[in-house]
Amino acid sequence: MTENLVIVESPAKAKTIEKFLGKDFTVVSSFGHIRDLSKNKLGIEVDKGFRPVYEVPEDKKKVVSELKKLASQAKTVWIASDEDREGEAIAWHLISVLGLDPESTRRIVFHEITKEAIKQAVESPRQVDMNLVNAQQARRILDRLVGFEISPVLWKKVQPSLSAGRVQSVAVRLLVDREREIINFSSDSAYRVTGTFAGRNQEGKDVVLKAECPKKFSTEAEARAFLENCSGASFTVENIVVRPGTRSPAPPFTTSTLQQEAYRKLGFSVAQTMAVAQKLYEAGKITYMRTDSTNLSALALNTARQVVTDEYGSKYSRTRQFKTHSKGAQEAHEAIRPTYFDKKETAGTNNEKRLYELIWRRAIASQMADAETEKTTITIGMSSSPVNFTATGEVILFDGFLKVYTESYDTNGTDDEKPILPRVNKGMSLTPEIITALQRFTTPPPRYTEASLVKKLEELGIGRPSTYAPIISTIQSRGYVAREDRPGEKRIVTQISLTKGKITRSEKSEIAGKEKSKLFPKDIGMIVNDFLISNFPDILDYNFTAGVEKEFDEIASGELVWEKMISLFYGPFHKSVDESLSNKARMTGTRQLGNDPVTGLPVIVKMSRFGPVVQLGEASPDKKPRFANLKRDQLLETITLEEALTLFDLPRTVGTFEESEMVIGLGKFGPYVRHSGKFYSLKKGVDDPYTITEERAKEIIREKREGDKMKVINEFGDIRILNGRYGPYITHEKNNYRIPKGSDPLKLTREDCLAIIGKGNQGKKPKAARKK
DNA sequence: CAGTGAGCGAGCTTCCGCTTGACTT
Repeated sequence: MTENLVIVESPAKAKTIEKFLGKDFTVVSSFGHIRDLSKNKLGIEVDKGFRPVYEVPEDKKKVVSELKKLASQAKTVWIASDEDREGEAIAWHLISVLGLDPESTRRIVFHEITKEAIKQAVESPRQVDMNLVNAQQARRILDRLVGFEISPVLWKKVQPSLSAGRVQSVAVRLLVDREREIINFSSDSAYRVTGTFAGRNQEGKDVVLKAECPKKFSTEAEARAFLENCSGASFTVENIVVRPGTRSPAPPFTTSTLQQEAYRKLGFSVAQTMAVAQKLYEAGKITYMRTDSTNLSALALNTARQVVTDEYGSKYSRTRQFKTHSKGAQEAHEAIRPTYFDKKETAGTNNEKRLYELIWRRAIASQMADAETEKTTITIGMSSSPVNFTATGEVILFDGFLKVYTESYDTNGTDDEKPILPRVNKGMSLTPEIITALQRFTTPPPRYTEASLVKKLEELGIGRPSTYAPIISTIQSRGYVAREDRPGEKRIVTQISLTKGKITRSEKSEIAGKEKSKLFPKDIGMIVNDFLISNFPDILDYNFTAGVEKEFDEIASGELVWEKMISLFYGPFHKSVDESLSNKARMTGTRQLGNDPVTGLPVIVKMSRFGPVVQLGEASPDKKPRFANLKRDQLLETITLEEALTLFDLPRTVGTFEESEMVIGLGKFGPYVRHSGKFYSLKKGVDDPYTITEERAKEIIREKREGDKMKVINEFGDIRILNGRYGPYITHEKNNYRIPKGSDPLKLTREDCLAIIGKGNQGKKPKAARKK
């Protein structure tokens, strides 16, 4: 019989705590929530004061029955779920599901997993805080009402299987709003003037100085006039300002900042970051990875100080505690940090190593001294104009935390690197070697990446560390948004240069609008977004969550009764649901683009059952209109008549090959060439079906034939050895068999194959039988 | 492997937040 049973949320945590508590304590895990509103029904009795109907989900029944057994055998049950709203609710559900006595069950909390903190927690047990539990219930019920009442409206008015929710719908709105800003953005250009100056300083040394003119010239003529003015002018160093500065390290990682930096520095998606972090956590290498706190335990601060001092010297050490300032933070955990600071590296996969090192560096740097810098600004005056040139440079006098870690930022192509400036003197005269005016276009606001969307959501207090990755995945799996690349477009910029008194003009080309792994809203996301904004403006408001969070806090502190809060919300909300069902027609995003100049038929774009289409002509009983799908990078909202009409260019004949026509088409699996009854896929990213040439089409057919030839390694009648995607394999009577490691597929005989087939069958059958 | 695009109606979809495996490939 167990004396004491301690229940925590995570099994990895249970393992660690058990070590600290000793023999009299058994520590087990609930694996998060053990009970929830019923899965397929609303699970709320609205007319009975919003009474929630809870169920133990199928995949939690085993855990629950084990916990029940253990709890019945224990003398005292301690519930050590997290110290936040959700943790308190877990504690309450545990007491109720396991049939525990609320009086004698001990609720304990610890903020950090250290012996001291755990001992302290055990010494000060309390009871479950029902106000906090009610705040969680209100949160849960509100989310269920919003999600389960609005989603069915979308099924009726837009498309089946869509979804809406307090969090996901606002996330989509952020992307749609941003996309429209980009659509409506009109790029402007101005000329930015830079110069390279030479001179000799007091020490007699020749120096070269690059400087920029703070004034921008809006037209080419103005820029040219300025350069003409520069020609023949004399330049002198007018002023030198040296300003000391400091830079401080960023706080240790939270879930959100870890996702951002892992994306920027390692190129991880948010899901990938969480999966790798989970592995590190389970192996006991890092603290818990779903946290909104930048707090470090006293123990962590001490060991970090030790490591910094040992590794870099005491001059580099500075112990800091960071305040968490993110909205709605509940701080049930520590910041993300290495469990043992003295381990700079870790074993594991390459990605585990890289993420661990990032976490180590960030946490260690947070306990290091400020960097000391010296910023120098040199002003260069010219005789013929009041306009100046300035050169700024930065020298790092003491690197401090920069020795281990520099935070990255989302930049929009502008590099702000500060060079080290040469020594110059006030009054020194300078000769311009070259002065250049380069046309610079303004750029639209940037599209979100997965990580920058998480950052924005966190700023708005929307979503929790445990849900950032799932939110990003949900809005993509619903088809609202997609992570895509864009090649960008070439544009011509003008450059005028002044060298040796002569002005030359040249044109350069640059790529604008190139995107890599950005989140793009899709048509269905925009349609749903517009529908929701017009029908449920309050819920789509960026501040909706912040508002209800305030009310949840009031419930938690006992100032507000949860049923009252929900009831006040539900009245007008449910009315909007009814109105949206009765009043509004289906949303299809239809746009009339005009008429086809050839046939005179109307051209419209709209959302069809299978995605966005362009339609040529009206549907009538005797005539079906023509349809074509929009391309991946086109939007219903922005496509033009001309662009839409070219979509009807497929299928088209590009020429003949071996006396048969080659037809380019767009099928279920992408663009193809059809030739004497066979299909040949075009190469993704290489071939454009609208412009592909006859020659290239022939090449694709030949390549495919060549590849097919390579496919067959050997043939023994009904047994064939083929080259597949995963390497060579044997095929026989529609079954495929792996070739054992170490054997050369070229040398296999028919007998060898038969042997493999015999073995393969035995190994396969039980596997196939398991499948239902 | 190589497109669908209508309408009817049954039965399904759906939220957010806390946790990991159990499944394929």
